[in-house]
Amino acid sequence: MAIPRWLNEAEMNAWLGFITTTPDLMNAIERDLGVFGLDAGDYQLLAMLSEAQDHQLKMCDLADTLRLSRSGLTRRMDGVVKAKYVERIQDKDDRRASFAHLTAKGYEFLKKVAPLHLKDVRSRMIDLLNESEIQALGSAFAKINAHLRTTG
Amino acid sequence: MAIPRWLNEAEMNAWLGFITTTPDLMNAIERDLGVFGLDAGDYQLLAMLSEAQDHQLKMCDLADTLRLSRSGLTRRMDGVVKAKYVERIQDKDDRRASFAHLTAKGYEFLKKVAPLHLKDVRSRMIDLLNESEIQALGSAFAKINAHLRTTG
DNA sequence: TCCAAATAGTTGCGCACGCAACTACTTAGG
DNA sequence: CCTAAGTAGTTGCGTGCGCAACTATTTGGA
Repeated sequence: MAIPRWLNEAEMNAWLGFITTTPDLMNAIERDLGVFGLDAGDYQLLAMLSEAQDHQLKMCDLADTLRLSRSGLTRRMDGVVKAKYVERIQDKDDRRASFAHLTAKGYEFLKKVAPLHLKDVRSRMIDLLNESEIQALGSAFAKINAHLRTTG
Repeated sequence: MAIPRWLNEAEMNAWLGFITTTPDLMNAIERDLGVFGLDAGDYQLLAMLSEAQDHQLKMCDLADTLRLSRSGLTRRMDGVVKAKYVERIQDKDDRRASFAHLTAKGYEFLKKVAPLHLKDVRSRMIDLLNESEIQALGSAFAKINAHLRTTG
């Protein structure tokens, strides 16, 4: 096991910037959403459903896209179901399964919140960056993600 | 409140890549560290102390750099103190304050683990990227961080 | 000098999460 | 068929975290 090369200055900036700034950025965006009584997890859940066919997704698929465990999704659903933003619907074909379905109330709510959330994402990240940085972030995370898919 | 511009394709790639890949990447690196009985928080704590003057930092400064609340740091300290990697030292000048001090055992342990952690960071992120992507990540997070410092 | 305000650290509490175990149902192989 | 293995979702439990409240100490005016 050879000692790997240490990080040079640019690599260190990239790595340290990433791990120190990411939590701060996420917390800031989470606080922005808090005004509407939502946290980032709730928002992501509603956003995923709004983009899905018929505004609904199988629970297991939703859990995967949200990077949540099955139990984590069950509990998170409890919150948005209680708020009447989402309802659970039994799958007619597979009685084990159920769908998370965005209600009309949930959709109206999301249509109100989404532009404000987008504004926060722009002001806190996207609009601060030039075109080549945007491009580089996209390709960098695509590469990292692809590597994670092959190695676990 | 005008509706802000929606994200174009490159912006969407950057944003979605960031929010979906980051948790997966962090989880993977966390699993890598788990082999040594450490989680990412413990590692960061030891790493910060190893780079500090006299291998020690005031608790409140350490909490800030680790992005932890005071109570969060208190609890995290409990773990590494029990493992004898860190010890609490009373500040002689300010009897409210105390230092977290990396023990010899903790330093030896970190010297063993750091190269392996670095190898994981390289293979999961840094070595996947070309020079301009590294550069862009560094400058992008520096800009985001600077903006967070001014706006909160 | 003295007391109010600020600061360092800890503790009680609640929340979100993952893991493991469980129930209920579906699917595959004999 | 019928049973074993697999899959969907929920629940119990433990963990790590932040917030608020608390103690102890320091600091900054009147």
